[in-house]
Amino acid sequence: MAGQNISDIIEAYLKQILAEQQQIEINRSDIAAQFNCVPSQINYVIKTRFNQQKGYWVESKRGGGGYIRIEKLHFSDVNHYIDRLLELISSRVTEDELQIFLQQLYGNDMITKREAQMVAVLADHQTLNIDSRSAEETLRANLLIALLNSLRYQRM
Amino acid sequence: MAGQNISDIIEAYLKQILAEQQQIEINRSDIAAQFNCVPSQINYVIKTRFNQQKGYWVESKRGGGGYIRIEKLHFSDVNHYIDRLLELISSRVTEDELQIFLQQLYGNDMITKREAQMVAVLADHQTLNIDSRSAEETLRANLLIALLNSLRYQRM
DNA sequence: AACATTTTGACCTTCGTTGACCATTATTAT
DNA sequence: ATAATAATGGTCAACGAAGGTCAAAATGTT
Repeated sequence: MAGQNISDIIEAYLKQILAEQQQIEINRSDIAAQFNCVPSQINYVIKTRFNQQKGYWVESKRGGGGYIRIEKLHFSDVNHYIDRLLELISSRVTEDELQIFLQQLYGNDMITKREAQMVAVLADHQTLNIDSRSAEETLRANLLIALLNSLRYQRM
Repeated sequence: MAGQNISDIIEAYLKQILAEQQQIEINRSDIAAQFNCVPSQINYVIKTRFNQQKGYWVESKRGGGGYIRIEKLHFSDVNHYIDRLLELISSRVTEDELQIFLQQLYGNDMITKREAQMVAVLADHQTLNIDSRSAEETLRANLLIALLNSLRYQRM
């Protein structure tokens, strides 16, 4: 967090507010003007410092009265567990394998039974409807990985 | 719900009334005057915020004593509601369209916010990771349809 | 020098606002 | 009755106001 370049300064500024506020709504051009940079720099800062992987959720709206809203997500305490599960996922996942993972997650209170059934339906053979078995299983793996990563963070 | 622009304010005003009344009949020019905007802006608000996809039914009459009536649809029968949503799904669904459906489902207590976010992640561009845009949107439509059908047998 | 990060700006997409013009219904005058 | 007129709401296209994208240029790091 070396406050040398503008991006770092803007990042620090936003994080300072988020330390107290937990959600912030900004006007892109205003911030850009305030820090004497072009508007698209704000997008750069958000993309590199406030992405989902870093624990932030960003929404925006264009047009008159537009805004960019940054929300701080809270790191869930089950990340080690998620990491371990991710290591177990191969590049292809069958329906049976998915079932086992989902039961695992449900058994450990990481998802509800309803959520487990929901994902099972979304990722089943009929729903995906892909001719190539290999492609289907690869996609199912993607879905499972996405699910696990989404569980890393939770809104408060 | 950032109440910056007039459209948002008018939307909030109408929804506040609809929260208690379930049906509201307005005079276009009166509302326009009340919020200091041109009459056609009311049409814009209705078209973008009170359309059928968002669960509203709108009727109007021109001429002397004309009106615009906005009715909030309530769904006593879940299956009927799901059928109606299914009819609105085209064979291809974009991320934005999915977002609208999920908000709709969440707004009507059909799914939790967490489930909505979960599905959004599972069905996003990056997760599906399909080269053909058309195939991606078709698959997203399948996922949405599967979700809706799964809700038939799963109540919160 | 080679590579990575940051900064800029041209161009794009989406959303909101406005006003001119159109369509329908009710009321009034003939 | 019929025709004119007033009173509504509807449509649409243009414009302005945001934010988004992307690649080139500049700067920093190793």
